[in-house]
Amino acid sequence: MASSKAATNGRSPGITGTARERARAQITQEIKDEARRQLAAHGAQRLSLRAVARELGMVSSALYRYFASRDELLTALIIDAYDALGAAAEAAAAARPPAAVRERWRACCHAARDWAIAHPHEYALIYGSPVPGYQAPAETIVPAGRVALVIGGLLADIWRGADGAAGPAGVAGVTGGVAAQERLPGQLAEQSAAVGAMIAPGVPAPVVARTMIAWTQLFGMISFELFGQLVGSVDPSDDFFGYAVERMADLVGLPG
Amino acid sequence: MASSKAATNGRSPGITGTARERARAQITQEIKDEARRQLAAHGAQRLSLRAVARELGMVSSALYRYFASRDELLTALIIDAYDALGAAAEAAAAARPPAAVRERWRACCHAARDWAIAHPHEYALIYGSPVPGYQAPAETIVPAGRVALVIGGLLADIWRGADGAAGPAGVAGVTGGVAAQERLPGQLAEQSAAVGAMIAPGVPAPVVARTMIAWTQLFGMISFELFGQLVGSVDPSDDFFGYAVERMADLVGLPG
DNA sequence: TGTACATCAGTGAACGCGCGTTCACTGATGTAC
DNA sequence: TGTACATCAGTGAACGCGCGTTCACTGATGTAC
Repeated sequence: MASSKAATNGRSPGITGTARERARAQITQEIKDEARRQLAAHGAQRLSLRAVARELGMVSSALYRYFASRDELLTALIIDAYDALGAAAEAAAAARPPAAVRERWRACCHAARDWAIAHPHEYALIYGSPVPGYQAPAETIVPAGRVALVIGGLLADIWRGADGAAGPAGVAGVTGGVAAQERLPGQLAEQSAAVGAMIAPGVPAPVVARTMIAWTQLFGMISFELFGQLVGSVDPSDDFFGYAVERMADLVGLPG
Repeated sequence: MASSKAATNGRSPGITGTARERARAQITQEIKDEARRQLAAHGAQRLSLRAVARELGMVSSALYRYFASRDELLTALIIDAYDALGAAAEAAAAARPPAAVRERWRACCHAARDWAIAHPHEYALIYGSPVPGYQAPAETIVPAGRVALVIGGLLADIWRGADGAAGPAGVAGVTGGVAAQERLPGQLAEQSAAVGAMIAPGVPAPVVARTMIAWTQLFGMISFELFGQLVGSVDPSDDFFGYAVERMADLVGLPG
């Protein structure tokens, strides 16, 4: 950003910068790390610039060299959280054979849950109640979509190659085939088609609609577990989660 | 609506009490109303005793005659919110014929969503990320279970009278009948049986497990909608919500 | 090559704010006899 | 019935706290010539 003027002037571009630039990147990282630590300890509302600075041995006003405001720091944490969660889901899905679609779905779901359990306050930051007075800027949109993209991707893999007919492997032809014929109510038909075009091209709208159910179910369950709503019913909820993941796979019509 | 409860709230034995007792009940109610107003305007974290007192033309210390602390006021709001949501769901379900189970499920879901949309901050208070440092006391448990009880109740109505066989009307015998035979993984079998015993006696554990999926789906969807996660995909989400409610009814095996 | 200047990180003090909670008090309402 | 006492709502001042943000500054790092 501000470094563009200095760095482009003949110095080694790219990986390393000037000492100043490297120091800046490192301290920016340290600020975010400490902020995350406080997030984990006390939650988003108790996150304060002063406390972060104090813990880093700096004076509070020094942070303003790195983040223009508390909200900007929050935004950075939100983007990092979406990215970390997205990366976990992507890695889990990518670690399975492309054809094992149901297994990829399972892996994606469990990766999301595991990440959320390991980082409950970061999860709450992105999937909990919105912080009043804070408006998420546009930069968060892309990272926020990564998990949905993973799910859309594995869905698209089923339908890839089959134009008018049902998906390959004959399995999607059973449940998914029925779903593909389904008539969606009202605006949902258009909306599903639009979402499908963005994240799962080639997939019939009804299947996309069912996938969105599975998607809200996934995060609904994780939120319920993390926010304490399952205490007293299905707690621990590992088996319930696994069961729900299978039922959602059925609902969408994933082979396996 | 809540005014009727104010009378029973105090320790007055009959409908009326002394002037003092009636004044106390009324002012307690006014404090909660103003607190709710601030909740709606600025969210839970910005809710402050001082601001409530200021708005009521009282001095902040006067509130301590009614609530021992900020947390106690929060608890009262939480209980009221659970009760209001629960009452809405109960009324909606009760307004349909007992035999129209699927219709009662629909009504319950839509009532919950409508209430949440009408009271987003109160909804966030009970289903959003927990307030750090605040521990919900035991008094919240019963009101928190009212919606689940409604759902459990309509489920139990299907299986009522049929001991070993599938439910009546021959409809649950199709989907629900299959589900009833299902083998649940790990702890989920016990957990579902225990939950069933509490809120839906007579209902097979696998059906209870599927109902819990529907239950988390219901609130997961509402949260996603309210917390802005559906913006850009299914927004407005009325039709998506309605569609998901039907798919969940199918999953559980509700007749209709 | 060295020197003069520009950029930038970090300091320390200050501003103005709102918060939860405590405490001794006043005056009105309720109660016992 | 009236009177003496107890209970209780509400007051106003104060305590101690932490916050986000601004601003003029110092000294180190980087750059142009």
